[in-house]
Amino acid sequence: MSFPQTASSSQTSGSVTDAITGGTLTAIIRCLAGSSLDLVERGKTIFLPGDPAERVYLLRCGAVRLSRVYESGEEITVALLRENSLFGVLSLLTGHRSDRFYHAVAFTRVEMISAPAASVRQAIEADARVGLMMLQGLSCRVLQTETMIETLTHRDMSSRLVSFLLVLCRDFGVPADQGITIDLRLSHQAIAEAIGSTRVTITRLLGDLRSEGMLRIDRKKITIFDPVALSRRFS
Amino acid sequence: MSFPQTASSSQTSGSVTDAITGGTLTAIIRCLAGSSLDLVERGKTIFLPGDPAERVYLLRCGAVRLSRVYESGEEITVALLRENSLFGVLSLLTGHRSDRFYHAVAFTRVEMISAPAASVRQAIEADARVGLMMLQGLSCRVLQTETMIETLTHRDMSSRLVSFLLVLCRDFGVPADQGITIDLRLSHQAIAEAIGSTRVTITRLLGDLRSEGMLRIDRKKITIFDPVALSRRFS
DNA sequence: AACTCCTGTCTGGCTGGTTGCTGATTCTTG
DNA sequence: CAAGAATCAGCAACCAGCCAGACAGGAGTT
Repeated sequence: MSFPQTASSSQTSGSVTDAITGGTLTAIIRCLAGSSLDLVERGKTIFLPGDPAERVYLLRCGAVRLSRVYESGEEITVALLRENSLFGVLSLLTGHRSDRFYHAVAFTRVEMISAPAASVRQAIEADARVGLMMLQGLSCRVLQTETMIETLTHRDMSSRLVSFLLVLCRDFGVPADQGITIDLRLSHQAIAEAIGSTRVTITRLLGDLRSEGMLRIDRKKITIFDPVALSRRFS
Repeated sequence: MSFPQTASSSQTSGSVTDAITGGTLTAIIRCLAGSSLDLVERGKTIFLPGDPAERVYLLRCGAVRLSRVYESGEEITVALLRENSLFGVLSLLTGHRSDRFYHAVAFTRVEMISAPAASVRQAIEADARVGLMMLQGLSCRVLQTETMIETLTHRDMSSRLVSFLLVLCRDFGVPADQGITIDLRLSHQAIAEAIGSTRVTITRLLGDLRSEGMLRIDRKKITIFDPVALSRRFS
């Protein structure tokens, strides 16, 4: 099975880089003109589609959901960002004014720092190591996003859900008494919006996984008993 | 319909940045120690999963397919890179040796330049503007990848295919006598591998679109008559 | 205690995956 | 350049998986 490799390799590279860049970048960004440290409550909006894109964010604590809302009322999740993720980098794109086109919402209680794109650009020009660190941060984002694409190209929903759960384990997993707990309060609806399915289907599939003894759900937090065993459940 | 906005906004930001960074970056990377200009024939492998990740690539001409191969023999496409895309950036991740886990294949005849990650890192430290440009290049990658995630979360295959065709128009479209031609020779199988479907289904759906007069296919090149009209075909 | 949001379950209906086969196109190689 | 090989496109029949819609009971909130 090839998935575990992905999961573990991304995990190590991710955490190594996180450890190095996360802390240092925080310190650097905090010193920039116009920077701020923000606390956002679960469910509150960070930016809306159409807002001018002028700040760059670094997520310090918690999770942020980037989503896209359609007129139909449907909403899909484009990314679930974990700690040490850079976002809002669109604003770094050269010169011309641009607008956000995603909806960014605090998925948990969030602690983040932000600074105007112009300050960040100056900081990079002043000290190249800043650029290097941001480059590494962004590389992680690319990897993370591409893993999600892998997840979404699985044809049957069962594989897709399993793959997604493993991604969540990688990004939000904390060791539990037995297995790994995904440290997010996930509704079935939220999962459905992330993997392009429906609430009902997720309910059924999670039910199946539970009765197979693969996981436990306690107050919206999912615990995977054995990620490796779960990864074998690919069809 | 909201897709056209995405397409157009990404398109403008993409092309503006491409124009600025593409040319300059080429010149810079060409000067680095150990850099090279490579021509790769259609279908040839650029790197394999498991290869050591030590070079960074900038695609100058053509298209590169990043994919993942499973034991089952199944292969899925993670990204179709267009001109001016940076790839192989994984190798920039700090210090520790890492291996590729994607398969990179020239999807068309490809012209690209590459340089050792170490040289690139030095170049960034020497001149911060290099870092800034790469950052912008990578931001585009993130946007591009996230658009693909949007595509993949459409539930019905018809919308998914249409959305994918519009992405291809954005990235590989060239004006034609009537409409826009996607400048890639795409087999139905290749499309299926990119959007998580099957060859048979793609054949059927493309047939439908053709008989609706939305597109024309001539020797594996697809011409979309009216992208805006096509985008209205979302369910 | 009233309310909202979430989970669980059912039925019917249809989309899209699967398999198998045929003819067309494109590529390779003598 | 032509013959053979390989890949590709199109079609049909079958059936499973998933969506839609609806409703009832539970958990968490104020």
